[in-house]
Amino acid sequence: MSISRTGAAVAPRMSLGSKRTEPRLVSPAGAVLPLDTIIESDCIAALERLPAGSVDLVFADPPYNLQLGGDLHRPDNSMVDAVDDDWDKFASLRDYDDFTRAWLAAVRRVMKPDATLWVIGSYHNIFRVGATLQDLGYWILNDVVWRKTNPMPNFRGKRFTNAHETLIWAAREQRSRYTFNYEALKAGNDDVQMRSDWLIPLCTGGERLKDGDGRKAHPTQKPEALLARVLMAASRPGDVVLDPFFGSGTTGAVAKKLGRHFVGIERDRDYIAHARERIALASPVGDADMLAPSEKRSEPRIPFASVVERALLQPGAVLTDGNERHQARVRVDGSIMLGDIVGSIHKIGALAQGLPACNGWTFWHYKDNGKLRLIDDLRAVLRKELAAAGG
Amino acid sequence: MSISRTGAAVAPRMSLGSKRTEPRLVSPAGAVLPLDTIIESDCIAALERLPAGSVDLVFADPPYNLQLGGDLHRPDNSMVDAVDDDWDKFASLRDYDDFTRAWLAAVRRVMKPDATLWVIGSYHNIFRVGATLQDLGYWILNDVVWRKTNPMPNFRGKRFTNAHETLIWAAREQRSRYTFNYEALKAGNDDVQMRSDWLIPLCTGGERLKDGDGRKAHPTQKPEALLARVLMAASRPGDVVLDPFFGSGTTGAVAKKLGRHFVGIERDRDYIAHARERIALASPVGDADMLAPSEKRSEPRIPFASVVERALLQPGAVLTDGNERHQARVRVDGSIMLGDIVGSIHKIGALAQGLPACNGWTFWHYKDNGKLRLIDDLRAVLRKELAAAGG
DNA sequence: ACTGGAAATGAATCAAGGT
DNA sequence: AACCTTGATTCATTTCCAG
Repeated sequence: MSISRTGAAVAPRMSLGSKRTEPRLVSPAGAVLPLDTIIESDCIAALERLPAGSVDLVFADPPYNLQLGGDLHRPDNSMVDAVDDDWDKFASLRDYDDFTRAWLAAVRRVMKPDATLWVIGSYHNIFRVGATLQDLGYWILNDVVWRKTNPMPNFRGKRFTNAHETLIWAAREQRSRYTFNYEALKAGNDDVQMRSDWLIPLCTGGERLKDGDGRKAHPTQKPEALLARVLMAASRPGDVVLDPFFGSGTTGAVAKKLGRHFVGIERDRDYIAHARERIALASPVGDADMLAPSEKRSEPRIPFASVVERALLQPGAVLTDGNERHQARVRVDGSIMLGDIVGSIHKIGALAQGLPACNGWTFWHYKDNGKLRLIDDLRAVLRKELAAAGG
Repeated sequence: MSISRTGAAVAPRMSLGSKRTEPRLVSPAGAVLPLDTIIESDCIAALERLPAGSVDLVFADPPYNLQLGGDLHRPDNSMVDAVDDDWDKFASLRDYDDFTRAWLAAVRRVMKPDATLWVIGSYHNIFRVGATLQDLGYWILNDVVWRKTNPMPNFRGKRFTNAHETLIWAAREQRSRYTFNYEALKAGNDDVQMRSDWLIPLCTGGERLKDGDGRKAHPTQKPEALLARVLMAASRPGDVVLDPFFGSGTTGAVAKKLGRHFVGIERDRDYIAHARERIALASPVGDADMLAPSEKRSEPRIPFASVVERALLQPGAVLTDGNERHQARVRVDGSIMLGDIVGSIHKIGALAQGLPACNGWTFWHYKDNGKLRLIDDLRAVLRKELAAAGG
């Protein structure tokens, strides 16, 4: 085992308003870092046994505290297999905050001075996590958005499709000289800087671990592409990556593939068994192999509403088909109106032609200085503008 | 001035660990809501003068420069005298939290029970805002990511390009029955649900307000397309939209264009002057037909018993599912019978399929000249009649 | 073996109205 | 306030199964 640079143990600052006793500041003399190992233990107890200032990178996927109500059914009446595990349940926001403060403080002690931390979460918990880590003296470098290509829809039509999760990237302290592989990321991103919004599919298919009955082995397994992006960005070969909520072991599998060491902490024996097997099967690969396939390039969907929002067409503007036989008017919400019937450009286009379906973008025209132009031309204008941002 | 529905003032919950006195819960008797007006005042002082339960929607773009001490509401100056950088940082975090709690609580008092709040921020402040609003009893509905097509690059190459900002959308309380124009958003988005990640350019070019010297009039002017998306999603024509940090007046300009009322609060006279001029130039969408949010027509409720009463189906008639696997018979009272079990079309439909619920209208069929038809078609017949009668 | 359609599924704070 | 009834609601992708 080699630890290139061990920082002094630094006292975690009192968090604002906290009255709890802080975790022990010194680790047992002679504590060692068990490399490429999963520690079966409660997260905080295990952290307190690890040597101070010993890891280069932390990736943490803590419980989200979802607070789900009753069952949720799809429109076809099938039931959504929700996260109903005990480990995600907390009695109150305050309990969740106490838990968050405890593990973040314990993790911080174990980090080298120049180490960074990644935490992933959703709106249920990420604000509490972010505020707490600021309180503890971490220094936020970026928040990063994992945009899902294939999120679960909102079945009731009561909210926006919850299509992303948030990662916080933070240094141990403001003056940390952290690792950021700027050039490598840029080279793997068509030679432009890597942005803070990442488009990556959910973990499904062969990558998703299954138990004996074909059910998912872990409810919230993260895609390897996500971890690969994280490790490629903020660690170097040979670094030690700590994951205090190891779960199905994605961090360990990707660390092994990319030539990093891992230390995992996990309480659940079933998860550990799956993770061990999975990591044993993983074989080291070149960096480029992991980076390349992650980003999915496809034509972004442009809402017709954006054409109106961006004032390329005014509300009330007249749309016609190529022969000007049908005439509809543009509404502020991006629907159009034919007679007194309101609907999308596609639905109304189909209706006008008496067809079951229609691509409104290539059916409807607008007048530009007396000349008839396809609204698809306006989409092209927006696409060009948006292209740099990726899907 | 018309306020369609005024809710009772509800005491904000004590925030976790807060020792501050809460803002007054009752507004001055006879307080009025000055519609389509900018109030020149400190944010919190102005909010406390507005009537409780009076606005439908709030959009807030709070300051997040922690060094702007003047922008912060300091209830307690006892612990300044900072020497240590860290101490200073924590003192300012605490001040920022106090300020955030104060304005969020004051806003909450002014909201109608079913109103929602939007707050925009970056990683510097959004975690503190999000945690605080949860503490105050707001119920988060979504976090929304504004992806910028043209963000400022990271010049030093030390971080990811900060290419997004985060909006939090929250209801005043968990059980609020808030406005969400689901159908309108879907119609303007190629007939698929609107996601939580929005791709919108920065405010530049002609839209960007300039002062006499050609410099930008406001440092963080938000694009109108962003506000348009927000107002179209979560408000209705005629609603009152409050912006407690009015700035350059984007909220007011878009509200006017989209037929919503606004109330703005702003302290800076220059900003107010720019905003007034800008809003005066904005022209509302004149045609109400272009403005009303698309809806799936909310149709009158028809009891199945009416179908029998009107003899569209005879008592004893046979109903089947689409595959004719299940068979039930119509009873005089509008219930149906499967085997010897009697119940509503919904209950029996669910029972037949072994499902927890079922919409009987779209499950059961009848035979019309040997052809299977949905009983929903019969409902449509009655609805059409009802509409003709002016029902 | 190949193909086309049906079925399954993913961190979800997912109803409204009347009695 | 609690309970019951009615009936509105899904996208991208993979896997399964029938032909």
